[in-house]
Amino acid sequence: MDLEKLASRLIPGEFPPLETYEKRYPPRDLPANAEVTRLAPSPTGFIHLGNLFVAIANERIAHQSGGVLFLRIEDTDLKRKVDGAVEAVISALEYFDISFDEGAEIGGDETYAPWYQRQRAEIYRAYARALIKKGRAYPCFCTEEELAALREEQTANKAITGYYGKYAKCRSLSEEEIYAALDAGKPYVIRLRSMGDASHKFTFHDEIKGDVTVTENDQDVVILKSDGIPTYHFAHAVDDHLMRTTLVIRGEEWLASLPIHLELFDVLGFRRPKYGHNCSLMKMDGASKRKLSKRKDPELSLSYYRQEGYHPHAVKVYMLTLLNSDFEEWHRKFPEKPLEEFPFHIRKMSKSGALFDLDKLNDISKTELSALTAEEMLAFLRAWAFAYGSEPQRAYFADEAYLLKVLSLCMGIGGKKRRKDFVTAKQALSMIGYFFGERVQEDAYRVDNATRDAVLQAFLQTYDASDDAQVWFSKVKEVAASLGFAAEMRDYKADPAAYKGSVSDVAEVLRIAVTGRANTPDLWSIMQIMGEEKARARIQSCIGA
RNA sequence: GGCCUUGUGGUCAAGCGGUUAAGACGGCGCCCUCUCACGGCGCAAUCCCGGGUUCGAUUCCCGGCAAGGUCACCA
Repeated sequence: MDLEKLASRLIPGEFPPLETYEKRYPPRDLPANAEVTRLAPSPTGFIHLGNLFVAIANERIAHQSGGVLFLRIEDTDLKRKVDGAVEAVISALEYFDISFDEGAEIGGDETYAPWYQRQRAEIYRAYARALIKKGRAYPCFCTEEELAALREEQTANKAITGYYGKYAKCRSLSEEEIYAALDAGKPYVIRLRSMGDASHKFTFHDEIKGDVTVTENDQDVVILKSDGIPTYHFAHAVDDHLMRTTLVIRGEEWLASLPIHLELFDVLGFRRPKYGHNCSLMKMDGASKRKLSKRKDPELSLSYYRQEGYHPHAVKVYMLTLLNSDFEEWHRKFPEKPLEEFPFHIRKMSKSGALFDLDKLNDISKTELSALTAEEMLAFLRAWAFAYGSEPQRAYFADEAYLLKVLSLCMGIGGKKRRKDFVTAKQALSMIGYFFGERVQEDAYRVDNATRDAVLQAFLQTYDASDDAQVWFSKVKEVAASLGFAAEMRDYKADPAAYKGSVSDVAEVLRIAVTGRANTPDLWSIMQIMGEEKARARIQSCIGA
């Protein structure tokens, strides 16, 4: 059979010799141990935690080694394309401080462009044509129906499904048959003529999983679809070779198709990159683990964390603690060191899938938020408020000096005594709401109205905004004593029956009157910040209510 | 179902032939305290099961079991 002629017929057009591509995309001039990694999402616009997880690993390894991280868009499937997706991916990752050195819409070095696979169609076709010439690829005219029937037959016979060996009908089509089909205008795909034997196993070293046993590929996989666009497998081999990727870190779901990729690299004469397959983030669903799902789990989406007001740094810290088991200890030891200084190691990545633990994230968030400087906190809250907050919340930022005082009290900002009760910007802003606007009754009094009024009235008479905390509290104690409450907790605990309650009950009444809440930071400080006028007005308004 | 991978407290996990089997989150209790938060102290809770190998297995081997992944002209 004249393969040269067949190749030109199957993939018409003028193509430069393959060396041209090798020259156009030369090996990168990088230090010996530098790794070139990439992120290769399809443009669905949906970017999730799992993507971030892999992105952080790729980013750390590339940049830590003095290498390159690039962004390639796998848009070979038109059905997946969504407008604005690429920008969405970049912006979502940027929020978490993942920056690319080059790639789609990135700018940077364009040597290895284009970064959209659809724009590289000619390259794939050139390599596919070369494969046909070598007899390592052939046209397949099977229809979807025929393929489905094949599958059914195989399933019924308990044979392995797929297009391989004796089931690969078009593999042995004669020259006449091929040209007849072509002349009849039948659509066709180009398949790899696999030389593998599925009964042969070999061990492959995965950078994350260690040595894994894999079976040789014997599937005549499609490399060019009937529209002339490559499948993922083929594009992966061609692109990662030409873009000079050295390390492919990707989801575990790709491990099963690794043999295909390996055969493709080999038959194309490419040097294989290193691979690291990492497990997906799981979630507890009833009694069993399952992959985080786009439909069921809003927390899977990266935009969820932005909207909720999680600090990006906190999310990154959490991802890192899952990514490298000794990160947590390191970060605890050097909380002020930039994350980039952590010696990230691919070997320390877990082999098994981790459950996403919201409690842990929340704990980390609290700690990270409490470590922000006043300026950082202000900037963070403001950014959130103006993007996702309410109108009244935005108004908090009108008087920054006042806001700062509130934050310093409620979050310990600027002081040594940190408070860690806020997980997100959303929560923080809603928790300081009582300093602004009208009083909102959020918690109920636990004493009867008469007692409440008595406490409030007595306090108002003795209240003096110039009192310091000590004096202020001793006055509260006096009010307590005069109304039958124990002034000292010690006394109350010794003999609860002798009193109506304790100072704590009295303080609670005041606290609810001033803030609407039973639990707040130090009440004296709150009243100081709020100012006498407002504090008095609020207490007054509660009497007889 | 075939193939691959993984199996240490509820979760993330160190440990990889002899350990009181780290640590963190969560839970519970106590202390501090006008409430909350912070902080301090403490408690409960783990080596999937069964066989080997060995003086000795969480660690090694085999077999189960369970969980996850994958079997497209989707990535």
